[in-house]
Amino acid sequence: MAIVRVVSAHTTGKPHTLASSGLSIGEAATQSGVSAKMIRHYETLGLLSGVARRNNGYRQYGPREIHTLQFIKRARDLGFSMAEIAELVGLWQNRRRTSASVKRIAQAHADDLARRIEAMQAMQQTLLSLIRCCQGDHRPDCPILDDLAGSASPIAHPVCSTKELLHQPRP
Amino acid sequence: MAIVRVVSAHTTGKPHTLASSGLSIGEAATQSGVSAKMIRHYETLGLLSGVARRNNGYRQYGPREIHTLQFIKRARDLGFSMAEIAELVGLWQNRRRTSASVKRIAQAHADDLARRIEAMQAMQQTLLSLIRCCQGDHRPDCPILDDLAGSASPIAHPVCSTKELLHQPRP
DNA sequence: ATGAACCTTGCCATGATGGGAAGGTCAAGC
DNA sequence: GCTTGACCTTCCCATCATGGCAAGGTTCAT
Repeated sequence: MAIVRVVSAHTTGKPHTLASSGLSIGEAATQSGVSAKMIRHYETLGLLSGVARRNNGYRQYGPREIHTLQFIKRARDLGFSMAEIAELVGLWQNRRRTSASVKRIAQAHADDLARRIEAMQAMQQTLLSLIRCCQGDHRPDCPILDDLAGSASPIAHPVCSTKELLHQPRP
Repeated sequence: MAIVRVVSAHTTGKPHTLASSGLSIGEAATQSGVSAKMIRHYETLGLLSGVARRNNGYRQYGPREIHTLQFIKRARDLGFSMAEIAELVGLWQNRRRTSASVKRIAQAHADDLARRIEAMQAMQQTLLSLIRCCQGDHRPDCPILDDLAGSASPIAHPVCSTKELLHQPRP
């Protein structure tokens, strides 16, 4: 229940300037699990509105930003695209949202996952069949190559393009 | 058994120049299922050695190249990376290969698929649990957002980075 | 002669992420 | 005071397989 909020400053215990004036990007990174690189990137995507700066130009994060970063992290871990996460963050911060709109996004993503899992399982089945048939010895004869070369009765039918399902993680 | 080899020239039945002097890239594309763009790309990757040209500079493909393209297509459909496919093509054309080396590549890819499928299934399970809990109505209260915000007992533990398993399809 | 349907090369975009360069800032230790 | 090291800043480039588009050449049919 209690959010784990280690107050020690970053890796070392050295607060850079004024003690509790907000977290630096490195500290925000350790506390959110999002890399500094990505925190800056998310800012350009508009996911963190109006990040404060210190006099020296360093970014400065408060509890609110940290929480948003943790939200993004969790959503990424569930495989949502940044576009979807942008929507989700918007809904999260909108008191007049409907749970239906959130559910719709989640369901679409779940459907997408299901489709990709299915496609990958089909590949896997074919592969495992071929691997099972292959002696794996010093001789050149290989049913795997035979299948790829089309010189064997194909074990499975290539249905869907790899690009769609493996390489284009989200539409 | 018989390889489907439609001999009609490309979409229309119009052989461009000399009747049977080899296929143009567009014809090679239709017969292999690989786009012309990708055929050129594979050539730069060194997968098609020494493609002949006509007097006008057009590429010209014989049965050998078409077969290689079909091989590549099939391997892509099984989810192999281009690096793996380069290896496989090399082995295919090497009479002194061992089936063990082919099997090793296939097994590594199968293992990779298994890892990714597992990770995606974990995401899917978490998502489906959350979706099940969400009313999906006009009210703002939403267990999905609660979970993402960390303000609920998390349903699953985010173990592996999305990047590794969803966005970086192959190593 | 014009247009259609091909072909050529070359550049740019995708999506999420990392790597690295070149340079600014700040505190601690000599 | 000066150096060192650990931060921070911005900007550019790379990944991977693929598509899109542009500018221009070729060939053939109307």
